[in-house]
Amino acid sequence: MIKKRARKTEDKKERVETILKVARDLFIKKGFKGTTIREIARRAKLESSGTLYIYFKNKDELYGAICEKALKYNVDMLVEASKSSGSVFERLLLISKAYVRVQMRSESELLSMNLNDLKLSESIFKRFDELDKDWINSMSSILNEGKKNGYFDNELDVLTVSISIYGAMEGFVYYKKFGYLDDLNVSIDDLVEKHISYFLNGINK
Amino acid sequence: MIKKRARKTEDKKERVETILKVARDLFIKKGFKGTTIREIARRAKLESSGTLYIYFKNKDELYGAICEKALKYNVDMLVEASKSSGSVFERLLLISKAYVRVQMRSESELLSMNLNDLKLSESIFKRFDELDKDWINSMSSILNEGKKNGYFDNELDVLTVSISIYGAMEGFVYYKKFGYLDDLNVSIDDLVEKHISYFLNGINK
Amino acid sequence: MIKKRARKTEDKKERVETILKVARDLFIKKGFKGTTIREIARRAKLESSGTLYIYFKNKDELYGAICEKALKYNVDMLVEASKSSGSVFERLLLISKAYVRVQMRSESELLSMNLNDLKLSESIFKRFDELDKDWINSMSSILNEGKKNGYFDNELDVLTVSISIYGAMEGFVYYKKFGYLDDLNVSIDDLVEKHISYFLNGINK
Amino acid sequence: MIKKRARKTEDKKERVETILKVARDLFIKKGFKGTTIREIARRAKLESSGTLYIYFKNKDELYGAICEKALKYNVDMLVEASKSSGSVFERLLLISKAYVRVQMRSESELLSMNLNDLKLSESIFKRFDELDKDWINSMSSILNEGKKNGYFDNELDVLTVSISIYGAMEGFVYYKKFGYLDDLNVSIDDLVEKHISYFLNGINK
DNA sequence: CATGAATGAGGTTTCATTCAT
DNA sequence: TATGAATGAAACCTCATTCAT
Repeated sequence: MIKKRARKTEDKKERVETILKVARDLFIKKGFKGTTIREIARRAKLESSGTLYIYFKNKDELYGAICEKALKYNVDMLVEASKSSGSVFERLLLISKAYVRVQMRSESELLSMNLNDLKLSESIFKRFDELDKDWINSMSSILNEGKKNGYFDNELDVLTVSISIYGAMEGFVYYKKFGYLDDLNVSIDDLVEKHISYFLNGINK
Repeated sequence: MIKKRARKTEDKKERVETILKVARDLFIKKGFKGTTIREIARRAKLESSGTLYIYFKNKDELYGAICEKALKYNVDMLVEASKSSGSVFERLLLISKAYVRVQMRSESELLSMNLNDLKLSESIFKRFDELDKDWINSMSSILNEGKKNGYFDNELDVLTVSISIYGAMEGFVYYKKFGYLDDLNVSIDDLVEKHISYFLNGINK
Repeated sequence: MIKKRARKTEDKKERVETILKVARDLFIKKGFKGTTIREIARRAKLESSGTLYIYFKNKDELYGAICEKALKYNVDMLVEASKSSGSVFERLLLISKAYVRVQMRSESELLSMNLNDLKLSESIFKRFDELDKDWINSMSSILNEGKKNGYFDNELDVLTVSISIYGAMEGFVYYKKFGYLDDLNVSIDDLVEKHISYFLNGINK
Repeated sequence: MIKKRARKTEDKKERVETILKVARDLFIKKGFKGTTIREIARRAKLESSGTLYIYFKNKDELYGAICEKALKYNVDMLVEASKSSGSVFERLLLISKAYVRVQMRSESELLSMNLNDLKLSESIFKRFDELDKDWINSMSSILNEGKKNGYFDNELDVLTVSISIYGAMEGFVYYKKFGYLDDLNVSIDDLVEKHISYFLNGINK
């Protein structure tokens, strides 16, 4: 017996999106090996797991497609955040929040998983690595401007400070994701703002 | 006779340790599902994967045993770091470094992996959650002492600052593990020290 | 109107022919199980594999249709070759070559494949078996005539000789198909002629 | 539940042999794709098809192992047949019969199947091709000796004759395998002897 | 008629676990 | 205790076939 069939082009796109979303959630929650095609199919309301193979060649490529999406979002956010204007504090806050937003979309994790065995085009990993450096450069340039304008000491190690800030953001996100912040009744936005504020205060001349 | 028995017990302990170590490495690298009993056995120089079942009831319990070890190490480090004396800066640095050391021993990850399907005694997760709070409390008490001694403003939100610092540490460890720090030629110890130093500077009265 | 209909029928016939040809080639090259409906459809320039089911009830029947065609060609060639006239040598050569021509059209293989699981009407296999006997009879009657005319010894076992000749033809075809003859720079026509010539020489009184 | 286990080394070898035999028969009968691991396992009295993978890495390698065996048998028979002595007729008969015996062991077919998709070491196919040429050379040298001794005309095309004889043998085997000879009450040995005898007679000076 | 997305049965393969030795 | 062959459940994936459009 054959039931429910998507027919219009609309449906097809929708289905792909549903699968991507469902799969993303599962991959994040259970890892690549821990996630089964059957469960993805079931949650995406596919009658049969064979259906999934209409849309994605195999599990590896499905994973890859999700990574691509994550990468794109990451790039977009960086580009937008880089266009910011305002005071050094405002700009640092903005880029930090953008970074937090990206990391909160847990797909980012997918890219840092151990994927050695995956037959994905290596390029995606390279692109991801480079992107990370772009974020750091973007923040560094804000800090350098601050230096020029006399806000920071000339001796300030801009690179280390950038990593220091991003590292902190990374950690906040981690805490948020695992529910610690909720347990402790601390909002992540508050945390970010206070942190940046204290930190800037600490590196100000 | 007695010696022989003692010898055997020794061997057994050694074997268990080898298995735990090998399994830990694999679980960290490949995840729970991605790691096979066969590979653990092979790397632990067991002739057969059947042998592993003499020492551990099943894969879940092996995983649990590793988590227990991680937990114990974590507790030990906290206890030791809590005994510290010296200036507020010195004590904050010390506890932060201890935290970093714990997180660097990647087993910690094992405890934050998604193990919903694992039939591990829940208790271990509870104990882990509580331990996290103990770390925060331990740092908070240092900060509170600083407050009392007039180093920090009375308005300072001690809890948020604690999380802020630990979050940053978490992030640094993450960066270290994925090789970013190496790529950028930044040492983690340096990063920690500078970060704590700037941050304290920022929250000082 | 009528023209249009005729046109369509023409198209249909064409399509059926294309499918049969494409499918035949694939079945020969990859076997029944090794050939997919999708590939047949793709090579036959059908938009979809569903379309194929308009023309053939299922894979089995498509296979059956190809066998039928092979059978018909086989019968036709036998009928034509049987009408031959000339010397015994000429007639033997002619029928042998006809047999070779039939076997070279690889469809014949399709009929000797193991199709136990195929739900083809048994009749086709029976008809094929009988046809084989017809070929033998046809050659036997030529040989018998030779006997009557005093070319061969009365003791000559006509049946065995027939099989002997056909068997040799079968083998030549096999060698040709797998490229051995090409490797050795031997033409199949030459081989057939020389073989028949030597063999006749051997059985002549 | 776990049942019946082979334990001794004897058993293991036996099991491999059983699997090879059963698989060979099925591959010959149904082709590579048409044969399922499950059926091989069932016929080899394995409780589970997983068991087969203890002995063979996968379907391809199982197929390869069978081909290797066929190749070895083929080589052995050729070597033995080449050592023959006696009259030209006797030696031709002997080598022809050896060839028939090899081809009757149907594994030979396995090597001429379309295996493009198989991930087997190409070498086996090359070795098989060369072996074929060795058979031809071996027969050619007998014929050449006959020439030297004045049995055959100097003009005799030794290569073509060799192929002619082998081709015939190939055909006889084919007829035998598909039951035609049985239907016609003709023994293959008889057929071979008569054929060689007639043929030699035909090419004698 | 034609399409092609959907289905589901069935194939290959892996792997945790058991248990006879 | 130690072994490792055996098991079977379950994973991924393919493909003949159907049927809404």
